[in-house]
Amino acid sequence: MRFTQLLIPTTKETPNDATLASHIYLIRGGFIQSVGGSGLYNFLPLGKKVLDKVQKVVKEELDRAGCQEVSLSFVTPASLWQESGRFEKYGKELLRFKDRKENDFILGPTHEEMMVNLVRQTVKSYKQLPLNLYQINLKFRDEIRPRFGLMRGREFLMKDGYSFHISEEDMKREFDLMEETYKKIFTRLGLEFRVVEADSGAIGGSGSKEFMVLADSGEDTIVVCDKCEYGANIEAAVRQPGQCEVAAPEATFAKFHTPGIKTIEALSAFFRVDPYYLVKTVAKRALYDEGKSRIVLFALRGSDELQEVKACNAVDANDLVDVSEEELAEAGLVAGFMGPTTLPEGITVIYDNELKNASSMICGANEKDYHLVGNSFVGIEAHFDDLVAVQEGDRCRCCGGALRYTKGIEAGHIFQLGTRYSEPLGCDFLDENGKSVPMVMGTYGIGVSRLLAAIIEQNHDENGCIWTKESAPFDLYILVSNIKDEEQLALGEKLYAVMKSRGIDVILDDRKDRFGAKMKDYELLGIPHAVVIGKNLAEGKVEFVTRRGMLKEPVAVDEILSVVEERV
RNA sequence: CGGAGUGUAGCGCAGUCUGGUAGCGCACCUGGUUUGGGACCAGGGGGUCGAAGGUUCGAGUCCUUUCACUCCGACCA
Repeated sequence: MRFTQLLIPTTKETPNDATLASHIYLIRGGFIQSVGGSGLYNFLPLGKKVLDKVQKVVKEELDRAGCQEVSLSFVTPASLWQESGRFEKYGKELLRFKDRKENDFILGPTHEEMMVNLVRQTVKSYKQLPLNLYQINLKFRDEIRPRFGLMRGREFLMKDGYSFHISEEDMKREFDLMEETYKKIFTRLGLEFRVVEADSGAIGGSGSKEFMVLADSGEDTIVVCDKCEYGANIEAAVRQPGQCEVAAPEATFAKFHTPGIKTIEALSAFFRVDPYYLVKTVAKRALYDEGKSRIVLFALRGSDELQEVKACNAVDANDLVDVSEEELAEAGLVAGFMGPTTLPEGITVIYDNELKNASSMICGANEKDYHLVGNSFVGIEAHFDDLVAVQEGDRCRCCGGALRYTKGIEAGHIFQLGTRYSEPLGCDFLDENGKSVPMVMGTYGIGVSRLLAAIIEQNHDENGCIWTKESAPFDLYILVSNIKDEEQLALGEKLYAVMKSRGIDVILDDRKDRFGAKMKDYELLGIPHAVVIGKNLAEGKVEFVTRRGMLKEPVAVDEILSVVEERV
């Protein structure tokens, strides 16, 4: 393609709302165009080309793994979602609307219901299983706060796959196959990533893993081990139980006057006791369907922090919100002096696992200005669950190594769904005995448009994009320094024709602009390699440029073709 | 939804306090010069000043209402 014939509206100026490298360069390079802000983007020719290339890698690897591509309707009748119960449950991110006949519809944010519907209508026998169907299609989620360009748009391109099996074991086999397939995809795209344990979130299901592209600008915090392969999203990370070198305080059970001592720090100082031996009691309002809610207390060691996602899962709530002091008072609780024992009527408490069999603990007395010392939780009957947020420096449960935080961009997520959708939606098959059983499912997603952003986040410098081999919009950029110089132009045209005939996807910068302007655009666009035809043509030489590191090597004209073929 | 802010040419902004001809830079068009790191000269095109209502002889500017977007916090591929 010739630059002069392509729509590549590059700009010098940065849009004022863009802060992330990927956002800035995708806009400045004319890859995408914002549509009135608010997380909607048009893909211009170059952006569309990159999108197609990324999509091609995804498709090739999935097809190789035996998956089949389909395309589901984007506008979805609400009835399916009412059947699964998610029409109400999904919340405001689900865009709902009515057609002219006043029927409810949604724009698909994910397609479990649709795919299950497709399969339940067409698959009846164990002989037709297993099956892995996927699509690469638009999704719409009315995000609370879209931002960072393609990183968190409202409309985005996603690959979503769903597998159907006769048994748990077969689903796990497919889950492992998908993990391997995803690794191949991200590796081919040239990404540095990590597979981590994850929370299953709104999709539901048991085992789930996320594919995190490592980048400081990532929105997710992931916990990784220094020594072993362990990695997990902070929402799901586990550790070896905490320990304390200081001996437990010796005290028999008693009520203690602690005027105005409301925080863990103050309490620790007051009793001269390590926070490890204090009980931190966090109150949250748990929200459920149909506007129901209740106040729940979460008890953990004073040295630990509550992980909200874990807490939310522990009480099976849709969401947790903070509780005001007034609401606490109404429920008979006193902020600053709450404790898991001696509770008023109707308040539930969840204990962190690490409080199991703890003794010599100090907690709030649920009475203003009083704490209880010498509490023992040995052998108590209570709801215990994992509630702690893993901190940097905690010990790895697998190998004892030190855990630390890093940032990642969630580019893929795979779930072991089980029968969470197949059962309510009646997606059954007849087994060998003629018995009707629900299919066991897995689901697998990749944020395809987000990948463009992720690639740039990991591959850029201060002048622009550096596309990886499999994602680049072109393989080679031929830059004619001065098109008025007939010799330069002629060579450019000749190389362009030859490269094209050799199957190299090449763009010829045949614009009238000066060298500097063209070079700046080359760097901004981030094509992996360039051939610069300019001044040193007088000595029979051109330059071979490598975008990463901006390495420039003089090459004799008659050798350039072989250099390109070898290195591009 | 809570807090902060912005809407003026395709993009980035000034003008609003103190009402009186709609401006600047980039981009774009024409002609000419220039050609190894975002050139220069001359000429030119492009505006419901977010929307509605009001005050006024006169509103981008003052008043009221409203909409949209951006930034900081809870969601997700």
